[in-house]
Amino acid sequence: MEVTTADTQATEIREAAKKIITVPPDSFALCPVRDILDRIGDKWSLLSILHLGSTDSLRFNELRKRITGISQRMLTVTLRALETDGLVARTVYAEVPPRVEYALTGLGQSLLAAVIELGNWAAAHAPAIAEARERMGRVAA
Amino acid sequence: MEVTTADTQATEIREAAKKIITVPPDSFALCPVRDILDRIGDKWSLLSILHLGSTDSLRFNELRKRITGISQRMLTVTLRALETDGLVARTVYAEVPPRVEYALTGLGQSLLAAVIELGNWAAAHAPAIAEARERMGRVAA
DNA sequence: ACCTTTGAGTTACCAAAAGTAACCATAGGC
DNA sequence: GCCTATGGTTACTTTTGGTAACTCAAAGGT
Repeated sequence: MEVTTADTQATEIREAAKKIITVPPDSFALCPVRDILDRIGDKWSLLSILHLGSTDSLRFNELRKRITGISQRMLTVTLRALETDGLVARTVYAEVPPRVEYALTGLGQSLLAAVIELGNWAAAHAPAIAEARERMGRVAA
Repeated sequence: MEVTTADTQATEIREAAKKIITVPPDSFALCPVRDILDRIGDKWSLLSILHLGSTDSLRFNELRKRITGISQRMLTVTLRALETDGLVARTVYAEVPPRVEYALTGLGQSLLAAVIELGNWAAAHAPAIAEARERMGRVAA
């Protein structure tokens, strides 16, 4: 990695960050990024998107089993929110017992790519974070 | 865009998602992605990272002004968490009144790129989401 | 001398969100 | 006629987030 390239990249990244957090003053509401992060920026949404992205579609209880630790209520709430935002499609089959399938929409798929980046980062830097936590833990103790 | 390329990409993305959510069974704890998303996957953390990423460093109150709507308490809590995870560096200058500067660490910078992707996605798809919400709003009402 | 201001927090208190657990509808099988 | 399975909902509790008041320590005004 040449230094100049790295520097240029760093500046670009900073500019990108600036652009995102800049509120368009003529916008009727607050900046869309802020609004959207409010909605999808929570662990259950991100995890749901990742799990739905890893297959074609999943039934409610199957998804619940896969997202370890999520409660039934939180799963319904999360899926409903994702549905109203157009990220997840909910298909009900009129059978008994009922069968409901959830899948990412096109919009959801496009988000998936970004979430995967986040996931990859987490996987890659988990050791560094664990180390930082331990360092800090010592200080706090 | 050729169809085959798109298809290949879609498959790759799915595989990537699968990899991320897969818990290494020999891992002592739960999957790192799960754990890390728990921490950084909330709106205040993501917004803090974006704002800190847009400059060299920011003082506490300056950051507070920029992250519209965050409370003093939540900002301290969020920054502390980011600090213990090694994403943010906190520098205290022994002055009166006190001066405290926050900046992304190298680790934080590396996360910034992924968060920006998320932000870009939000900016790009805000209209689509708004439309979806309206469609759903009608149904619910 | 005393009061105010300033920055970066705490602390105490209250509202909102998330977690827990029990309940529901329906049909098929035993 | 009772139990199971599925995909929820409802009532209740606990945890989290938001609001507002207080703190510390020095400088500056009066």
